Amino acid sequence: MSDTRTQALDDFRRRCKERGLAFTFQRQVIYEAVVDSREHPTPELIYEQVRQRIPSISLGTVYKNVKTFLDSGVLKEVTLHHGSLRLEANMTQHHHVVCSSCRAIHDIEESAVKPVQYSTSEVPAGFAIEGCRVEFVGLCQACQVARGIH
Amino acid sequence: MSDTRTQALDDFRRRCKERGLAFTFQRQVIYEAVVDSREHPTPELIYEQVRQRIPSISLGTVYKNVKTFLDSGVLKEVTLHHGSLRLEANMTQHHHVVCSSCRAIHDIEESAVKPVQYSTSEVPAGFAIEGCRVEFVGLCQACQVARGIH
DNA sequence: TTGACAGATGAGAACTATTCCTGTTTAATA
DNA sequence: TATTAAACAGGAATAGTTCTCATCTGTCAA
Repeated sequence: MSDTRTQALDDFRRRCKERGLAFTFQRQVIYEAVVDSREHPTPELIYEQVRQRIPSISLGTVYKNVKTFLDSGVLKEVTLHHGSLRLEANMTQHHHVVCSSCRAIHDIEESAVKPVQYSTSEVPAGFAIEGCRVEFVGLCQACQVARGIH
Repeated sequence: MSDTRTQALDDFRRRCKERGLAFTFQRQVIYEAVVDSREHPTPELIYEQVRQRIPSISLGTVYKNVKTFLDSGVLKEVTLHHGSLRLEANMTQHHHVVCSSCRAIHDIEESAVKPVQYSTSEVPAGFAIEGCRVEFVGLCQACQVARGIH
């Protein structure tokens, strides 16, 4: 086992402790499955991976621990929009403001955002970029009020 | 009925014709429900709206037409990531490259993207922006090959 | 106009992703 | 090592979405 892997694991163990989560073998293996995958896996994919090491694991356990990890900030969702399909009729290029609490989405005209500048050094070889979407994430006023921020 | 509404409808009728889609009352009402909503509605929400005008409509018809509209470019999805939960263990701030065909996701380090500059004029009043995610959308090499582009 | 037919609709079954429930097992801690 | 709260496996339940099929309707050529 590499040093970085050992370190990542210690890190994980420590973080479990910090957040009052029991450190179980299942959790360790689930966490490693996500870290080791470069593919931003789905729970189903994690389940497939983890089953190779723990054949008796249940899909429910994977879901439950993924949720626990998300709640406690050990893992992150790639997007706030997973779940149900959301549509728009505005076919012109534009951007979005998204409330991380209620998931409300508001349009921002393209002209309000300066063209994004980036270096292509990290873009995978051969990838043809066609566009760029900017998403501003935060809390809408109603959700701030609901949380007693204002 | 306002001029802009009449115009939007004509526009929609014309677009149906262009794409070889039959112009039905159900389609018109579904389309209007999306245009009229400022909320990037889900199919379920559209269904609720449409039922007020066409009580006999079925949810399946809403889903089918939404799909038809997406396929023919009359409507758009807010995100490429709806469907299944996707996870990441990289908790540092970073951005993503997404293939619009196979939905593969690749990380881009934050340092590779210059801070996004924007005017706050279109941000809803009271919205507290906490962060900004940039998503580069395009076709990965494999999907280009599969489509005979290279 | 009208008639033929491809395509659209409604109803409900089927499927996929996710959550919930229950009895059993295990990790934490004293 | 005994206690106990939390985690686990299995399976039932729910939500979101797609599929199937019988019926109906818009389109287009005559």
